[in-house]
Amino acid sequence: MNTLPKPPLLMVDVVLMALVDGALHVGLARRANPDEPFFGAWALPGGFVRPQDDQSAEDTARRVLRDKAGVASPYLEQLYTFAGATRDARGWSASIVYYALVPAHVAPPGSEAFRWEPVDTVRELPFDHGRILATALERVRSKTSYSALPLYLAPAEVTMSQLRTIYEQVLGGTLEPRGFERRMVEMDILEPTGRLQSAGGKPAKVYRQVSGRGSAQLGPSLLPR
Amino acid sequence: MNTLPKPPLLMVDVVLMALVDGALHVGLARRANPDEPFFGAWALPGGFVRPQDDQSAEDTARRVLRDKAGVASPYLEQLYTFAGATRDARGWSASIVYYALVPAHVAPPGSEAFRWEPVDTVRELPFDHGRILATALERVRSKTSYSALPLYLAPAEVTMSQLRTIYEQVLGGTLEPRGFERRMVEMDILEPTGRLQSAGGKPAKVYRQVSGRGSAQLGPSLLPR
DNA sequence: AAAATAGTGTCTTTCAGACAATATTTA
DNA sequence: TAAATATTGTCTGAAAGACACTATTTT
Repeated sequence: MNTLPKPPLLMVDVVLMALVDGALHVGLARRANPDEPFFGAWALPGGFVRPQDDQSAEDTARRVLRDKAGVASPYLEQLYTFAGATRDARGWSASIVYYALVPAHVAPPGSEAFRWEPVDTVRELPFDHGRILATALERVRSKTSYSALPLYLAPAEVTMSQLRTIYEQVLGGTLEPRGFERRMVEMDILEPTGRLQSAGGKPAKVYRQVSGRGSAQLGPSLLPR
Repeated sequence: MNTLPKPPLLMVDVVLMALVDGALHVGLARRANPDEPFFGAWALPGGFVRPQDDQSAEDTARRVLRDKAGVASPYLEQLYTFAGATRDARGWSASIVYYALVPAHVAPPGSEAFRWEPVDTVRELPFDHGRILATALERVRSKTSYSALPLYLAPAEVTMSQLRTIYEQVLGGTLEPRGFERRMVEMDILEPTGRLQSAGGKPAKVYRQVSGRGSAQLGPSLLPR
């Protein structure tokens, strides 16, 4: 008898990140299908591409986020595609992985099916999700070091020191207030609201995000300026 | 009657680049299968993942390069995955795209089935290969501006001005000899052979590539140094 | 007034760009 | 010797880092 060659599996997984209680967390979904591997375990939210429902892989990512995390319209960017014969016991598989950032006030609460875990103390994850998370962290930290990416983790209005704290949480270190302010101004991503906001000392200027500038960045360095 | 839902197609395409006659070229393969779209047209070399033959997507990329371009062991890096319902007339498809760099002396000659085309004057390509090529160029130029990536386009031994010319060809512009030399030294990717090599004027120092350092890079700029 | 927090001034060092000057070949 | 090519010296301005100082609030 002749076994039919199985086609490779095609899925999308999403590394969803937000600042919860001020620290960077990743969103995990409980695997809910008894017929699939790791039933009941906490894993990155993911799902198979549905050619009928999804026009693109990004559509799949948005559907997964909506269904498994209850998140509506996050910042979404393709990270990498993890593929091979051994990463999923069901056979050859490819997972197109996206990462997503949402501001704290939009982060959904935990539930039976969804929870937030601090990125630095996540326990063992199923499949190759540990490696995927590490890759996502690397990317987010790298982009944070030369762009305005962390704005997607921030509310629409922030003070300089709030934003600096967000950068520090993502990077894991402290930043010079003076230099930080200079670079933010240089990237042209914030405009003053004119209002002030106090947090127990001198009130801070409140800035509004200039819309859609979260990926503004500083120029590279080898090219002549 | 009930149409069976077709699974999505999974393929790998490769943007192969080399310096031919000193200018950056991309390798194109003639589409050889009469049963497939764009039969006879010149396109990026690609092929379906073969779960039986390939352990990983990178394996598929290497197989494609070997079979369609006759290239053995190039620098290979995943670029992006292009996926969606409309990019291939046969149905929902995902192409995991890699880009590859080879030094000029390893670049295979043209044939009935393979040819080199200058990256800036490539005619219309089938599928979304035009967009894929543009994305690859963007990535290579971006990495070139802060890393030693172009070493993979160079022979094992080079002079400073040869290497500078390579960078200039990739970036499309001229670079200051002084600053260029400083940055190369800083990246610690070359060691002197002690030999000299003349090209009609003062002989240049010949350097040897420090193995496996083609992706050495300068640090980012937002982080404290 | 003291503590807390925010924001600014500015000195110093480092780095990038520019380009002149020097060096060593071939024609 | 002139032309070609390579390499180095160094001046200048801009940017980054460090940090002290000023400002404005709450307690």
